[in-house]
Amino acid sequence: MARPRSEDKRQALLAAAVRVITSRGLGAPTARIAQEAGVSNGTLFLYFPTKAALFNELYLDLKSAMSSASLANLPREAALKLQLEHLWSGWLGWAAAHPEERRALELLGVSDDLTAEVRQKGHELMTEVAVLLDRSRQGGPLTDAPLAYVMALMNAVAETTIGFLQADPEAAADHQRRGFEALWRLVA
Amino acid sequence: MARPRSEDKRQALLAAAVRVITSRGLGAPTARIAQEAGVSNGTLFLYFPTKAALFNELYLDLKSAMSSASLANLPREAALKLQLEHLWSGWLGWAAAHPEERRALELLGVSDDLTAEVRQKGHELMTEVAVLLDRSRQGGPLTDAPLAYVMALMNAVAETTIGFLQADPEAAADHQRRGFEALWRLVA
Amino acid sequence: MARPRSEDKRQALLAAAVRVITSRGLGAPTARIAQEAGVSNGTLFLYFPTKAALFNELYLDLKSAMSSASLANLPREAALKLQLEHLWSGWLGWAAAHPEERRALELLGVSDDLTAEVRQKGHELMTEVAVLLDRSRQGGPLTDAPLAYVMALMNAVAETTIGFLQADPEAAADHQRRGFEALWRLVA
Amino acid sequence: MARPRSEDKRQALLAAAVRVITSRGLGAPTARIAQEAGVSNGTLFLYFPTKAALFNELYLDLKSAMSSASLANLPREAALKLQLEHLWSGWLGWAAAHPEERRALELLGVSDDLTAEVRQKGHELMTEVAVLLDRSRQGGPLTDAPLAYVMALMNAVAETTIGFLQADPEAAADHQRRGFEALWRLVA
DNA sequence: CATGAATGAGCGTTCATTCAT
DNA sequence: GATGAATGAACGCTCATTCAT
Repeated sequence: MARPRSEDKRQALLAAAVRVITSRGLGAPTARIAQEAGVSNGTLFLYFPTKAALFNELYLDLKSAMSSASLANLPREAALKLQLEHLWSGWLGWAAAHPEERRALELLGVSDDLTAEVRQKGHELMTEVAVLLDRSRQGGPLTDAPLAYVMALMNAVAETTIGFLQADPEAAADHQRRGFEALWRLVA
Repeated sequence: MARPRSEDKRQALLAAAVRVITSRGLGAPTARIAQEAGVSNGTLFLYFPTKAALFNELYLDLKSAMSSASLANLPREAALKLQLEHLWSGWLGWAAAHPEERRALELLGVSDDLTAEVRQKGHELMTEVAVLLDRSRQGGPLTDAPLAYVMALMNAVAETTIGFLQADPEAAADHQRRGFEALWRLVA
Repeated sequence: MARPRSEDKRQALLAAAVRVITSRGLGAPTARIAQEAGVSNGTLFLYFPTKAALFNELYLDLKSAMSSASLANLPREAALKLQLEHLWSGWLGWAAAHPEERRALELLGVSDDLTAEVRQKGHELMTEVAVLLDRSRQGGPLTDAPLAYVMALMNAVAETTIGFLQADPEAAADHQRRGFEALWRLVA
Repeated sequence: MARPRSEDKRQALLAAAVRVITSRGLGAPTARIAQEAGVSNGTLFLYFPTKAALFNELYLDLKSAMSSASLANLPREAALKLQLEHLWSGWLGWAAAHPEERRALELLGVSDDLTAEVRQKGHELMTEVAVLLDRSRQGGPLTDAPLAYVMALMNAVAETTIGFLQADPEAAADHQRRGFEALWRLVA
């Protein structure tokens, strides 16, 4: 199926989906997403074959944005701890700046209609992060654990921290620091 | 006079809900839950006024089961680390033994129709756990963090570990130990 | 089917039906009627085989009460106009004193589940009224019309008048008099 | 672009509602109305947001048709009695020609889900009729009665007459004349 | 007899998806 | 390509009626 022309509409639909998912959950009608994007309900199905397909694409979109934000300007020559801290800061910064995207990502993550394949691709988007984490844990207490487990742990600590960060923006810096130190204690 | 309302049926409905939610998600039809429980669809609404009410009750039920399993036979005179390890083991043991309940709990936890009040009651079920964790972190690096944050961290590490535990039962003991050590590094 | 014992419960159910129909319409659940009568839902079906049967019986009950009130203490030796006026006053008095019964009667009257047979019996309850009306119209402009038509006209004028009487109790006496004069102009 | 909403289907739905209401009462399923109109059940809700909304619109539709038929070709320069007789004839003629619409109107009139606002609009549709009736009763016995009461009386006589008219079409002309004379005796 | 738990057909309404324009 | 009308399966919930206690 050749991709329809307007990249603008595609993006508008994805952005609308984020807003609608945040406010109404995954059960929100596609018609509402289309409306929010300023196109007709039929048009949504011109850009995405099914609602589930839209969700899958959105998941990758958001995951990719999050990953990019984490890796932007990574000081690849600096000490590992500094690199990891930079990554941490990029990650949490993105989350703090995009609460709706974060919430949508969270909901999509547990959704039934997320394909195994897409979930896999989502992991691949984190490859570079995984590499850095892998290097960081060398010699540490989790050296022998599956890397996926260590990644999942980092993810869990990040999600938890982000939740508190968003609930109490005043103490955001404190939480960010505390979260990183906790992470560092875990791996190093 | 007249048949009394059957506690068995209540429990059958809750148990059926767990199975159906696990396999079909929260969007599963109430009719399917009733069928799975061996009663008519109308009967479900005799025991629970709405689908949401069923979900709310189920959430507390599962949370309570999980909490009980964690606290059973807690050696209250032993060293804190030992107590926490016991709790950890009870928790993960329950999760390993009840994968469907775990999955249902996870889905219910993010559900829109979970009442704030029920969420609150869910936290209260964990009070004793929180107290133990609070004592464990005294003097440690998270002494000054909000207790809720520390609880959330423990929860995140537990959930993550459980996920791997269920995916690879062979290495369950390893994961359980590694998870606990990670937790202990976080708080103590 | 032998009639169950307690005439009290029967009456309680009929009275409850009046109240419930008035406030919730004919679509009101039988369970609500039973509750209002202070018996269990099952018991209602011990006294009336179906909801429709209850409605049919109630219709006759109310029609009969209305007819009795109209005919009470009729001065059978007085002039026809006086007798008719007495009847009119009894009728409207009953309606004014029993607004709920009146409303229920009105709703039942247009209901689908009123049997033709019961409707017929309802007419028979008005036989004595019809006789008086028949004598009153002799020699008047409606002498040649079917008596049923004249009865229906009287009924229509009465219903209309009662409606206004209930809406504006202050002017009740005025309306009652005006209504009677209108009726008399119609028939005599 | 896209097919426009079809006025035909709207009308088909309203007409179908008349037929279905006549045969099954107001409790008739919306699905049946849709089927009778030759559209899918979902389509009904594209044209009317709820079943009640459909009923409200239908009520106004029918009331308006009845009013138009009554006022068509009114000889506004003729004597009042002639004008009223013309109106009477138009009214009863419409009713005789549209027995199903008449029955539907009757049922809708006592329905619970008729809005106060719509009821009010229904009265407004009869304004011109009311004006003519008001002029007719001047100097007569009902000069001092509320006009609404006089209207209601006329309506009651009309409804009653229509009932007999439909039951015995042979004698329709007789009934129509008798009914008008009765009305005239009431007001003039 | 009385109770109220149990039943299951039935209803109004929603919504992902298709298709005529 | 874009639109939005059209579709119909599906859902949560109600309620008259039956029947075990």
